[in-house]
Amino acid sequence: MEVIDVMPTIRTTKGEYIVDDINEIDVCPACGSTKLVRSPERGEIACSQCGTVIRVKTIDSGPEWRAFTPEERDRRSRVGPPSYLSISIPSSISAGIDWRGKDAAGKRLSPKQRMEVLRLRRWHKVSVSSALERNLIQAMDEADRLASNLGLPQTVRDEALLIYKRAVEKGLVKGRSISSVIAAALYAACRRMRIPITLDEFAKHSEAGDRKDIARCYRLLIRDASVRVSVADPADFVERIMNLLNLKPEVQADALEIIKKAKEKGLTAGKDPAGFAAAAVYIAGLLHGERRTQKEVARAAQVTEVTIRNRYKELVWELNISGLP
DNA sequence: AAGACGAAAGTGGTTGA
DNA sequence: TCAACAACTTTCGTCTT
Repeated sequence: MEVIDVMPTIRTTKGEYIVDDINEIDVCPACGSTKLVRSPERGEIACSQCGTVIRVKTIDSGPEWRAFTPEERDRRSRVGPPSYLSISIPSSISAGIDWRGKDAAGKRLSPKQRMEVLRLRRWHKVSVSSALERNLIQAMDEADRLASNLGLPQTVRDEALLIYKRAVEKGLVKGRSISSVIAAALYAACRRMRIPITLDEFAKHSEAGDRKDIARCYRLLIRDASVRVSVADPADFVERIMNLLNLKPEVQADALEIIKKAKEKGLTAGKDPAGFAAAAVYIAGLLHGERRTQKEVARAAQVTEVTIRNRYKELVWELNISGLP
């Protein structure tokens, strides 16, 4: 794990810093911005510019959230299928691929949208009475909790909040659990910002816990709240897989090229993007003599070896790829 | 012995009647 | 709501390195 000492903060994982005293922090240790969103009750500060999260070292408040995170983080970093977002990224390549940053996020909130979010967040500080406001505050808390567990940047939470508010206004939340809808809103926000993450990861960490439920709410948001998202792109998954397998940048370029050609041929329609990305990385690896076993790639992409084999066969056949060992 | 391959059966989601 | 369907997973036997 990459640990960089930047007194008085300690960088732990990507986009996260641990500090002794949260009150001493007034600039973001990652980007230097002074636009910090404070959440003292959580012992956490988030940078509204780059999404970096700054936490206090001591664990003494917010029991459910705190008890959950370190354990979960520990578990995920040692055993079981890897969760891309929780793992550290090799320092050699981390500089250029910060998906939490503004470039990878694709787009920023407009000033008007940002004002809206700040206004919503201010409700935390004043006493409120309307059902709508209480609902939104609860949603906000769950969004923050979930986003923290998944390591999602501030911009995604804010976007999700706006999506959620639209859903409430359209009456879509009635009869559904807040946690399912907010999880769906976060997922939609991720998709809009092209952050490659699967619904399963949300299901694992959401209070709702039910993948089906979240998926249903997600479809509802797309259809009835007219949230526009792009189709999941295999290319977005390539980077995640590459990072886990420690492959050379040339391999990534080739994998992306393969995916590009596959898309042009219309091979990707209806297929799991992670499976395609996995096969492309596998093939590109072989072409560069950077062999990784199907098992390794499958693990990194969270698909099975069989799926990789199927995509592999299709790609090699349809794109006439030669030069394989 | 480990990896690759492929067949067969099972699972969960989508679609259309 | 139900059945058909495509994609994916699991499991397992066999071949290859």
